Amino acid sequence: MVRIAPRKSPCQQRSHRTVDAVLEAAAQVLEARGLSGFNTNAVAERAGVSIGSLYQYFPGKEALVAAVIERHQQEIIQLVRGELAKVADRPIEQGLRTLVAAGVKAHRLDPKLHRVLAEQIPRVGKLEKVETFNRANYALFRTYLESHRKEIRATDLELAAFVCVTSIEALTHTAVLHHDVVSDKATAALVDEATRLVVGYLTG
Amino acid sequence: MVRIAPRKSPCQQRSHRTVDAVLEAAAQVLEARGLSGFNTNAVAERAGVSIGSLYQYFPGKEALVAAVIERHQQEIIQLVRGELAKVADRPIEQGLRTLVAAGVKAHRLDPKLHRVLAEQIPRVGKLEKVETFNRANYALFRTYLESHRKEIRATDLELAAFVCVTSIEALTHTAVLHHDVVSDKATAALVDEATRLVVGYLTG
Amino acid sequence: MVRIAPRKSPCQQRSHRTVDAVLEAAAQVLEARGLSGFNTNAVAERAGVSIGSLYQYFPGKEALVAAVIERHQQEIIQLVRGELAKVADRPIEQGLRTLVAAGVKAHRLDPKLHRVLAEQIPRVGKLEKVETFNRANYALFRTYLESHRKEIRATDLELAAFVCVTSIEALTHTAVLHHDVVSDKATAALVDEATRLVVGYLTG
Amino acid sequence: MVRIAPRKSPCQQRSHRTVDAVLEAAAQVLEARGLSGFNTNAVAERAGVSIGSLYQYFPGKEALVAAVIERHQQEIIQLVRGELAKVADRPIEQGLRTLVAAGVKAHRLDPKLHRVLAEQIPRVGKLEKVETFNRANYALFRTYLESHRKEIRATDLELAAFVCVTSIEALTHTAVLHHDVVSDKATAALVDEATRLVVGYLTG
DNA sequence: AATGAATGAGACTTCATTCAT
DNA sequence: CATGAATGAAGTCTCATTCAT
Repeated sequence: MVRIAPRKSPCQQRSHRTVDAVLEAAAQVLEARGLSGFNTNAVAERAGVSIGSLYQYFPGKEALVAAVIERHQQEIIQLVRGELAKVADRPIEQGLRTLVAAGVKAHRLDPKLHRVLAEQIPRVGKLEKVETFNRANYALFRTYLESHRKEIRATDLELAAFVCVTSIEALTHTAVLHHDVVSDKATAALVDEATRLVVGYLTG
Repeated sequence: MVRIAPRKSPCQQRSHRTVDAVLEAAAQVLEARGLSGFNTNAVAERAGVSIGSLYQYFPGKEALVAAVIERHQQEIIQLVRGELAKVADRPIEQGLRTLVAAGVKAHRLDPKLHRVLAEQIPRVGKLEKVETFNRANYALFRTYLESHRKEIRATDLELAAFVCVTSIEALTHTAVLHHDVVSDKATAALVDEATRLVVGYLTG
Repeated sequence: MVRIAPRKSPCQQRSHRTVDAVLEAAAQVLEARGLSGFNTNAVAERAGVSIGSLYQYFPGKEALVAAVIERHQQEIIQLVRGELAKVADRPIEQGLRTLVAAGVKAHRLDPKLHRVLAEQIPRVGKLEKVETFNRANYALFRTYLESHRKEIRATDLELAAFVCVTSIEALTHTAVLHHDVVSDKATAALVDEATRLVVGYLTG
Repeated sequence: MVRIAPRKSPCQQRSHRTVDAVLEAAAQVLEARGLSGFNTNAVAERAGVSIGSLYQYFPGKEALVAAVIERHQQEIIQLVRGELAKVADRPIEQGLRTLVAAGVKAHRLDPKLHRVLAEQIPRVGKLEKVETFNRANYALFRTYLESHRKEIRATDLELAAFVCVTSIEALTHTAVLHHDVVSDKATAALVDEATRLVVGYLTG
């Protein structure tokens, strides 16, 4: 069995630095070489730490990947939650626009890493974190919809949330990571379209 | 550098059988063990072929994966093209509905394999086939839209095609592979929603 | 789980040589460095074979040790069986003397290896071969006793066999391996004593 | 070179506690995981002591094992010496019976540990303690025999002692550790047989 | 004295690929 | 063409030991 839980928590200053360095190095290696090129030796080397130290805090390769995912997802969740809070009481169109924009921002936090995590991490087996994360994201949106039920025509909120989250995620992901949408103008156009897509769907 | 093009074309019957067996075995191993468990020895063994023979027809592991992708994509393209042809002259709503349904069918051709290909194959590097494929799919849809331009309000067909293809793909993929949408009823609901999403977007 | 069964049987000439070389090297390394110094790299190197080849025929370190044990035990069983056959019909005293002498011979087939196998191989877990072997040896003797029941006073043959086999094994083992009984004279004395011990016990 | 002698003698109370804890933990780890699973980190952890402290008192892994052996052997020697003292002046048959019974008791002091020590500790190299121990045991018996010379027919006491000690040790060891002789009845039968074996040998 | 973070040699094993038969 | 034995680079992980704090 492959363990994923961290091995031990650092309780000295020094080790905190080690853990951080390893985690940062892991993210970099993942970005630079993808999952198939990801290996503990490379991580340890880039972290400037002995391979032994790495294993003192992470029981194996998978745990390392899991920790990187965890860290990245926390950042995204924070971001989305923050944006959503700002527009909780505004009309739904503005809320959706904000949400779409947040999706774009999230994909730009660390685009390369995001891409690797999104595309190369098996969503089955030990690394179901990705799933869990999506569910968190999804719940967030579901709650938002419920508090705006009056503005919506759809009856099955469950289904509606699924359609919207999946579409927004796919659009922002593909646009940012595959089509390199970077210019402000192109971004604005994308946000417009995506917003129109879901607003029409929910209210039309 | 890693070569991806098939090494030589089989010109005898026997060779054909070998190539087919290897390809089929490769798909099975990919399904059963994922990309990380995919290895040439296992493929050769399952194909009932010596590892040497495998290398006669495929210059390496990546070429094998590429060939599996190629084969799977051809099947999908065939399917989508066929469905699309049936509704070329019908009103756009019916066309879109058919397209969405085709997306569901495509994901059901070989769900496990599809999932592995979609989730575990790096879309960068040598294996950009996945990209190429998406583009083919996208071009097909773009052409369809052009021939129905009058029914559409959108002006930027490029953008519209991107939004529709990306959304439909994401919805059908997630529904079929992650949420195990199998019942006829659930499938119908999904198709309804997705159709409504894009029809509203294009015509609303 | 640790596998012990050989991985595959060689079916070409070349590979037979490889397997033999590996096995022989394994025995030598075991002799020279003991179980704790026994490692697959050393075995491969001494065998003049790549580490990969070793793993083609043995699934791991333990399987290698098991194979060495197996080989050594076969030799011993052959020897004891042969000696016993010669004296099947003779009076028990002569039989026992022969058996004791066979024990000495067995320990001299390859004393260093025997010592390592006897002293350093855990008798629990995967490597229970040693146990199994002892049982084989024991059964052989038990049968012998039964066919000479009339000459024996003991009623519980089970118990008697246990006492004799255990004592003879311990005496010859300790004498040959720990006390370096090498001279013919010392050996003869030992055989005399051990014979006297068990004969007295069985018939006295 | 590997040192085996304890590094320094604890001269404070606290140190004593540490040493004891480490020693006890070492024995437990040895029991639980065998020699191959025995490692200093595990010992330190189980002892609730830092690895650094362990190395303050023991120069290395081997020293630890040696100390465990030492402790266990002292217990056994005490036991045997005590039993022997009780029957110093009794007829030899009773003395031998007591000795055999003492052997059984010795193997039951801590059967698992005894088994590991007996079976997995190389009797060569640094850890010759086992040898030394046997010699102590043997000397004890030799002395006993000399003081009962009149009751014995054997002329070579050296040889006779070897035969008896080796046989008794082997019988009690195998019975207790391999055949799980635990019931009082079975134990009595074993003691009877072993006593008969050596009494017959020495006096017959 | 005690701590425990850090080290890194070394062991095990896999698998892509070659090449003699 | 087919075979499959052989190769060895590369990766995972453990654990005895040191040393700064």
